[in-house]
Amino acid sequence: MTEQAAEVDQLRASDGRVPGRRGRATRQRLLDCTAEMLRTTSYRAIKVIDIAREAGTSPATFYQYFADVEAAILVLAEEMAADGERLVQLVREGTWRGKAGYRTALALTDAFLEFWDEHRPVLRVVDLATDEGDHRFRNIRVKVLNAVVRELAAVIARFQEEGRNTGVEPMAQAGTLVATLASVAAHHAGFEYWGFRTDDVRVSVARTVYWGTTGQRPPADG
Amino acid sequence: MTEQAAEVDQLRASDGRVPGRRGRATRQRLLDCTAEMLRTTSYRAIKVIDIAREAGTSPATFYQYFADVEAAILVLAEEMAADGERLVQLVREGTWRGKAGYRTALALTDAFLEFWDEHRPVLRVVDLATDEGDHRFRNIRVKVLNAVVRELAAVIARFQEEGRNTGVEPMAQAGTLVATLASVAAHHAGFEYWGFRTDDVRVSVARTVYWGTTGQRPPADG
DNA sequence: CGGTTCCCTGATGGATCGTCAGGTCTCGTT
DNA sequence: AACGAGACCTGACGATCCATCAGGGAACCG
Repeated sequence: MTEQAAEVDQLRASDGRVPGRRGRATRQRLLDCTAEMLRTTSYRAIKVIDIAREAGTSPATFYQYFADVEAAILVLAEEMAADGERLVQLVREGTWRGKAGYRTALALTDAFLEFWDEHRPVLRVVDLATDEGDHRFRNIRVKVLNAVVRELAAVIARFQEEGRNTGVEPMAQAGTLVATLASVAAHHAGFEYWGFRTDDVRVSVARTVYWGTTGQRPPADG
Repeated sequence: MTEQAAEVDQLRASDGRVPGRRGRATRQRLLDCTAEMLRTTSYRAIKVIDIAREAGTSPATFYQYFADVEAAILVLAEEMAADGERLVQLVREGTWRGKAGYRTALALTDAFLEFWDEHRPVLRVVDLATDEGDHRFRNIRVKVLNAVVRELAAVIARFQEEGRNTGVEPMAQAGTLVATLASVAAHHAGFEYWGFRTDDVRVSVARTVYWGTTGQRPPADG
């Protein structure tokens, strides 16, 4: 199956037809309202009837485009995954040596914080569903994070060739660092609630990423 | 209000009375079944009627002891929080210098992995609810993790008095490390799915914790 | 303007929710 | 052992949501 055919299949309505202009607009409206509901109410409390009402349509229409609420969220999650490409690029295109390397680590930390702030409502559902063993959502999570992990592992492997940062398996090390980035990004609001300053946390994370990637002590002046 | 009075209040049924022997047994049965449902079905799909059926009683009985499903899970979460004390003890009672220090880091990593494996179904709901801004659940999460963070921050501060591991704010640094521990513990199953060996991840985490706490390079031979 | 395809909805049977009033069980008292 | 008095549980109910039809409008084309 071509990629394009797969894309069409995703749009396909429940009765098998491929929606036209009006249909796609309705579908998008439903997606927007789903995102809105996700932002304003708890995941558990979201009802398709609420989404439909918000979109000015009936529940039956919702079911024409999505099998259930999770299917709609899955689409939102895929849009998010596409946006995640920018995280990968930061790792790939940044330099990792010296002070510039530390700046790359800082930039990556900021990018994670920003990414999570932007996609938090979707990400928390992705996390939950992944943890509950839902394959479709796990694949999304992998698509975003695994790409970053691979790229970072490549950087680590290069340092290891030079005899630095030895004693760790590059993928495992990269996975650990990405876990740190993701977890802090997910919970930094909670950190602030405890009285942490986000900037202090940001520095700690960036230093950890720099050290964990290069095996070298971060620049003293931050 | 005394602590005991607060405990009694938690048990109090919806009509204000304090349950006796039979009532407490029923309540416990409902809690057990809630935990079981949490293990076997998705959070979103849990219905009070299912819990009641599983417990061999009627929905009305459930509502006599809990306002809703979340209230029951909250009780499970509090039991979990009590168990979290063992993580704090590991940090407090372990030594953090030299190879023994690295062994403490490894032990802490293992303890987190074990803790998450044991309490995963509850923890994922705590995480979600916390992220959604539910204060009651956030307090639980704080109770478990903040205690570990404080203890670890105290260790970091001691190293800083000796001129080591400078340039970071102890609480922020400890928070970052605990985020790493928690995140890896939460997702190590996913790591394995990608083909990582848990043992490699374990080493990476322990080394990161050791470095982040002491400011020193971990022992070469692991 | 008529026909065809696309899109939407009212209606519906089934399930769950949350809450009573009232029945059943337990246990201490006599 | 019989008897209350609470303690405990449940049947029943109106409200809501689910998920799915068949059929009524809307848009587009010739």
